[in-house]
Amino acid sequence: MYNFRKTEKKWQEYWEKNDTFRTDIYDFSKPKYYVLDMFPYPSGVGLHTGHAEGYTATDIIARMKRMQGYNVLHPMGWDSFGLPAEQYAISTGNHPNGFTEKNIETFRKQLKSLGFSYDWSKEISTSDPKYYKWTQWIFKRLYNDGLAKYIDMPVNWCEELGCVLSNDEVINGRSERGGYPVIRKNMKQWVMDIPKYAEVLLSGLDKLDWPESTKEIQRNWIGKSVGAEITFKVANTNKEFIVFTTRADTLFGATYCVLSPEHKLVDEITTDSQREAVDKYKEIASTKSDLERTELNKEKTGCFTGAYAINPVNGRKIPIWIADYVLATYGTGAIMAVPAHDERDYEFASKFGLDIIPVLQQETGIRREKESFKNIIVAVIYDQNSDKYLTINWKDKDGRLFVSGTKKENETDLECAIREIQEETGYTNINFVRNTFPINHHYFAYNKNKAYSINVVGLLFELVDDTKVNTNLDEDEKDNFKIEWVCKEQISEVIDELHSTVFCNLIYPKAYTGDGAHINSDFLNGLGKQEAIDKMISWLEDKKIGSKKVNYRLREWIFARQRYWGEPVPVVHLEDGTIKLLDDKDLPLVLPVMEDYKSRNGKAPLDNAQDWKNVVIDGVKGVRETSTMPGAAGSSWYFLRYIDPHNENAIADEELLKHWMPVDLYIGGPEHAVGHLLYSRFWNNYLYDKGISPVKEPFERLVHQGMILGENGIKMGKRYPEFVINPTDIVNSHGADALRLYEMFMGPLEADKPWSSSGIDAAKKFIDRIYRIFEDGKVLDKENKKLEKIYHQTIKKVTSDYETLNFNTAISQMMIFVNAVYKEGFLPREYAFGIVKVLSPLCPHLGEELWEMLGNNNTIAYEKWPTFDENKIVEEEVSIAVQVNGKLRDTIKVLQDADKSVLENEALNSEIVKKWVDGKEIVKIITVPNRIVNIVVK
RNA sequence: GCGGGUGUGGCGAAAUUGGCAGACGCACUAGACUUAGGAUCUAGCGGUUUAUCCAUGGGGGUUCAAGUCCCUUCACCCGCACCA
Repeated sequence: MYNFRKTEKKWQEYWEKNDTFRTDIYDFSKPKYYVLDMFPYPSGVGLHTGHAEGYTATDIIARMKRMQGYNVLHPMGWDSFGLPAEQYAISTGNHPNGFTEKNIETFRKQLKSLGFSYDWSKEISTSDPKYYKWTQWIFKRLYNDGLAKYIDMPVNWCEELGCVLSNDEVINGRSERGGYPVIRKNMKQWVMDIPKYAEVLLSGLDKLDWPESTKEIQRNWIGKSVGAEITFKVANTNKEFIVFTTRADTLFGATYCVLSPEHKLVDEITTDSQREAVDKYKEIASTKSDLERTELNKEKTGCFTGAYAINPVNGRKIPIWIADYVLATYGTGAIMAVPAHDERDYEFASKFGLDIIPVLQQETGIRREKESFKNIIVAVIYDQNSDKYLTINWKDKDGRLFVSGTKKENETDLECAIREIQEETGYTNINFVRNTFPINHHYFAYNKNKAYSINVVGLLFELVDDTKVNTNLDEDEKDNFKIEWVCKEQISEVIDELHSTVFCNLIYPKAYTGDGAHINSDFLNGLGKQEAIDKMISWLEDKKIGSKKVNYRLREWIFARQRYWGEPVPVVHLEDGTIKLLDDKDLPLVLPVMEDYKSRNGKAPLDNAQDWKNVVIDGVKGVRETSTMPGAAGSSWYFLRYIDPHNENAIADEELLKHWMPVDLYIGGPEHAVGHLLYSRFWNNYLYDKGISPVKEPFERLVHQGMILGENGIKMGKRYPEFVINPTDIVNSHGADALRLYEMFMGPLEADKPWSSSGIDAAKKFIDRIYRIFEDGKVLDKENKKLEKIYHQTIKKVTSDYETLNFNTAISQMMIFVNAVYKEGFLPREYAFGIVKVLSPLCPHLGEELWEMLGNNNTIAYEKWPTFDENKIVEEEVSIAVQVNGKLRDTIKVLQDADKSVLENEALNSEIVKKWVDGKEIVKIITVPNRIVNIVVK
């Protein structure tokens, strides 16, 4: 009987005593492999099942790579600074100092109990002064290079946390941690100018072996958009402002401009008569929290400034409004509004009665050569009483159309529509409601054998009453022609693409954002969207009133928290208003120990550390920066420090960095897609530019482990505490190897999977089942040809499945092998060696134990990975599926690589197949060697 | 609304990339060994009217052949969300 408690303890002690997993980082003789976990923040609740999953995956790879002859770096450490650690300390009434140390001990113990092969001599902790000395050191470089800046800016302020948050820490207007409301507030802040690296961070993604979804999230977060900046003059003044637009081609359709309420120009241009209204609007906008802004974004609001701008392309005077749908923080904080072709502008213009001028025509139908031109109207009449629309049912066309007709010379759309309605239906008492933008429709009239390009406007009328005059139809037309009022659902019977498009545009009026040919646009008329954009931008550049411009959604990274538990910023604000960086020799600037470390009224706790914060430098009085760095600071470069964690003269030795970077495999949760993973790329790219990091991208291959859900299929957590699984409990009840095995067997690593208590039982049983083979003396010095093929298959599949992280299928292959051993009754010693080796990364304690039982007295950790013989895998005889008309009817056994003709003969000789083919004509036979024969009969 | 993903037995899942759907495991059923079985071993196990036919969320298509490719539709999950 396998005693997992005794065995696991025995080998953990052995590894510890023998320093089995210490990596000699200076040994360059072997190829390197750097496999990294996202380090945990030591929260106090201890390790959870999700940690165990990701850490097991990397551990398997680390152990396999060692056996394959790599020099493996597999370190672990602690993300011990930051909000989560501090919040947890506060909520449990502990001081982060000491408390953190205690939690780390718990984590370390737990990780060791799972048998992970970390090199603990490389352990680091972001809250250790010896570590954050270098975080501060990097900060100084960033400051000197203008990337760390101290500026006045609107920030995400969370009253409850008493703290500024970065954009990725705010979810739907609430704090990521705790879910407290977040408002906008202007504050002097430390920020990182990450937008300077936007392009590098964007283009760097392409080459990475990362999940496509994560790359896409980063691309969206960076949010590159290519457009133009255009200068608008304010009428009757010498003032001007710049707008950003991606649709420079629609400039002729710009009928008003909008400034964000916070725009500098607002106060200067507002007229006296509008002053009061504008001030009031600004007031309301500024007190709105982000939450209110997003929750109340249903209806657009705004206010006219009284001032006008000049549209530079046509000199038209257009009103300037302010509205909070224009964000101060994106682009230039000002837009030109083109309501005809932008949905937001359309909504705004409709609400406030502003002009809407179409400058781009929707096209329907297929363009042909030699088209004739016509102007057409399509008129839809709505009867409110019956809630129905007027259609004409054409017998010869077999379907419904609306009233339509060709415009006469000098006739307006409206006149034409009224005339046509009267002529075709007789109705006279109708009210005009609205019309569509013009549509360009192409069609071919088969009766006339002629192609048309028609300019169509749709008009909607409401029926007042059914007063009628005589229609003006020919006799034969009358027979063919039936007026029918139909409800909305029946409109689908309208047969013509054009008529249904017109109807849709009339009933659901909205901006047209698609492509088409420009109209009302002077030198752009006739051009498509992209051509027109290019032409307009060069026109603007010629006239020096605009230029091509790329904008990014990525904002500055707010790099300060009004909290205690973080890296102090190595900066002194001198009395004379200047900022002084500490000397390198004065680093680390150590966080003072404070009894009362809680923040109050938005004041940083360090504000109260009088002795610490007040300093005199070269005779000038000064105050230290009292906000601390955000949690993501220390984690943005830790992967570099692991390589040389005790170096006191540098982040890490240059040669070592060159040898060990980049990280070959990085595993962690998908929740860090835009936070940690983007900031790390930013800092590492920066350090690359400084010649410190040898590579631009720190993480070559990234994989996210999925979430382990409760047995109820719901995320483990406070809501259902009865479904929370604690890995330590499982280690005690089933053993670390069983936990590792089960978590890897549950399903694909990246998928979310529910826990199953019978599943973990099964994992333990499988371990016992393997052990029994060895315990019962079933390992014999004897050949067994029947196991040969399956053995080699197993080595091959497990090796490649480990490599691709498909642990679940690797395990099922090992189960198949074990089942075969039971069937055979014994296991040849030669195969036992191999199978124990491939098992050992997954279940390392069992692996060591069995290795010892096989008569070895050294660790299995560095034994040579077993090889397989491809020749022994190929089957001599393969079973081939025989299908008749694509349906499986029989399988036949033939020699591997048998000829097509052999296959076909065998297939046709099958009694079962004969029955299906009998009496029918064989049309053809498709044969794929080693796979399938398909007989097609008629 | 936009972007990404998922959907296969009672359950967790496989499927060499277009070639025998359901490997492996759980649960379940039967048998063996047992004083006993929540241990172990052996066998069975998608449904069905069982020499048949139906089955990979639904509908349609391409193909000799579709879980896999194309079109369409539904459901759930995860991002982003007035980004001009």
